[in-house]
Amino acid sequence: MPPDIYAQPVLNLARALIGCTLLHDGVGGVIVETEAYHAGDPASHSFAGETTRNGKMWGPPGRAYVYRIYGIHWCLNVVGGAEAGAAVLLRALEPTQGLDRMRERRGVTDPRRLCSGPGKLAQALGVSGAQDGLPLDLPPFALLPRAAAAMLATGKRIGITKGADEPWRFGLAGSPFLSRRFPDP
DNA sequence: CCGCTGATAATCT
DNA sequence: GATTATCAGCGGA
Repeated sequence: MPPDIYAQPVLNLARALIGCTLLHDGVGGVIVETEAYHAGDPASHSFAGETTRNGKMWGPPGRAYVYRIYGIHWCLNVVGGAEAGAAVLLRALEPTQGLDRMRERRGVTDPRRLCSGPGKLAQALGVSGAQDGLPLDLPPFALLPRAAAAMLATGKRIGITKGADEPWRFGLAGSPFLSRRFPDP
C-alpha cells in the first residue's frame, strides 16, 4: 500500500481498506468489512488513554493491533488515521488465497464461514497476539491496493454498547462474505 | 430465517 | 468484581 494511505482520518482509512487484499503467510483475501475506532470514541479501547493492551494504537500507522476478546477470540486491526489512538477493525474477508489452510484452522468448508467476522478472520489467517505490532506491508503480512473501485455500504457498528449509533461500519455492498448484511437503503 | 445462551480470561476499576 | 470491538450451537417459527 502507498504509505500515505494510513495517514488520513480513520473513517477514510476504514473506507479505503474495503477491496484491498490482506495476506498472512500467503493466506487471506479481499477486505469486505471494516469498522473505525478512535480516541474520542467511547467504544474504542483508546478512549481512556494509553494502556498496556492498546499501546500499538498510538504507535506507527500501518501496523497490526491484535487483542483478545471474551478470553477466546483474536481481533486484528490496522493502526492508522491522522489522529492518535485510532485503528480500523477488520471484520470480514472474501477468502481468495490459501483456502485449504483456512479450512483446516476453522474446521468448516463453506467459504462464507471462513472469514465472516473478526474472530473468524484472525483464526483463518493464523493471527494472534504474536503478530501485535507487526507492519502489515511486510512479511509475513501483505496488504495490497484494490484493483477497482468498491461499492460501499455504511452502517452502525456491531457488538458494542457505547457509541452504538455511530455509522462507522463499512462494507462491500452485497458481498456474501460479510459478518452481517447491511440494511437495505 | 431468527433469537438466546454458554464458553472463557485478560483488562480495567 | 464487572465488563467485553465474539462465536457456535441450539431451539423455535
